[in-house]
Amino acid sequence: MSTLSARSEDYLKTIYKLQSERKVVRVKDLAVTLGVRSPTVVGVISGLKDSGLVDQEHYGYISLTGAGEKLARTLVQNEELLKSFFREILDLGPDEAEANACSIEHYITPTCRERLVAFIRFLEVCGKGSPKWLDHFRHFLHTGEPPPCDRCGEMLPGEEKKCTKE
Amino acid sequence: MSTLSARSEDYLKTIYKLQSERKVVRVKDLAVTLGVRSPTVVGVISGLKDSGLVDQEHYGYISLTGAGEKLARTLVQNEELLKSFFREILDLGPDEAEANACSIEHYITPTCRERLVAFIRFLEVCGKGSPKWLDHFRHFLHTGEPPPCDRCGEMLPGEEKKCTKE
DNA sequence: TAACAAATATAGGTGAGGCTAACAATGTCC
DNA sequence: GGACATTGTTAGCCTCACCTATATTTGTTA
Repeated sequence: MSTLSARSEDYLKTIYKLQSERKVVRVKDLAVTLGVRSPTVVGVISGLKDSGLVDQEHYGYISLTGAGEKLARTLVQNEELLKSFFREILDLGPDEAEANACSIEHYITPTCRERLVAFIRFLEVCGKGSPKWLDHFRHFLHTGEPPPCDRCGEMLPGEEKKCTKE
Repeated sequence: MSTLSARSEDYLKTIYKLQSERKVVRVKDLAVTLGVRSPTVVGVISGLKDSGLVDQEHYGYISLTGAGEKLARTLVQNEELLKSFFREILDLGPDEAEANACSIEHYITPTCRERLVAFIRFLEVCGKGSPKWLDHFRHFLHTGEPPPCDRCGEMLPGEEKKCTKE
């Protein structure tokens, strides 16, 4: 399986997403979603058909093959993980988180992705809510004020209660 | 100034970096560094000359114009900031950190970059060394063990001393 | 069912960024 | 200073992902 271009992966992911919304996927849907013209979609889809990732009859609907769906699922999962990072840690809005996730997904190394995923997992194992340090980061992000505690184990006045945990 | 392609930005950054190593920059240097053939470099450089970002005499050395250097400096600074994030927070090796920084630099939104920068700054204002939570993350990253404290304010046995700070 | 609207496909073009092969300029060394 | 290696340029070709204009097919509806 020759390696797919970033753009082809975008097409694949979009088909997957539209399909999982129980919608039938047409050329026009992809064109609208991806912001391109129909002939562009036809061209890219033609390549994906040749790669055995997409099925489409002449003038018919577009669907993923087994292989296509498997690959698309992986891609969408990766994108979701990145999106979580951008939303939950960097506090970006949903749309911006998605946009960033979608575009950088193609360019980061596997290790880098693993690390970002680990970061999100770390958040989860830190407890149900967000850990204190993340609250402090958010506060710093939006106000510019430094976090209430200075160095490990050193509390600022009146922070004994708040600063007991990472 | 029409917006530069990601690839052109790579060329610009590479010229800047080679130039700041006090090296004279030749077509061949760029070709080797960027992993392409000379005619490709000539083609891209030709575009950068048209944009007024690069100077080069026929069969001569390549250098940045004032505008080119200004732009390149910004690009390299952004890349450095991202690299810091990948190295210091995600604990990637220098080369992988650089590779990721270099490629995603073109694709993240300005806000996203600001947030990543803020994250690094947050680390700095947290104190001279790395904050406890980052140590905990690294430990989690490399061992899979959850952090020693569970929820804000709740210590695990024997963790009263270690877990007093984020 | 014929006509028309909407969707898809084809033909052909563009620009970016690659390539090879061939040619031109430069530099080095005897 | 001539020969040869190195480097830069040109010419010409490729692929990808876009475009417009036009043709074809399908769906709807009078």
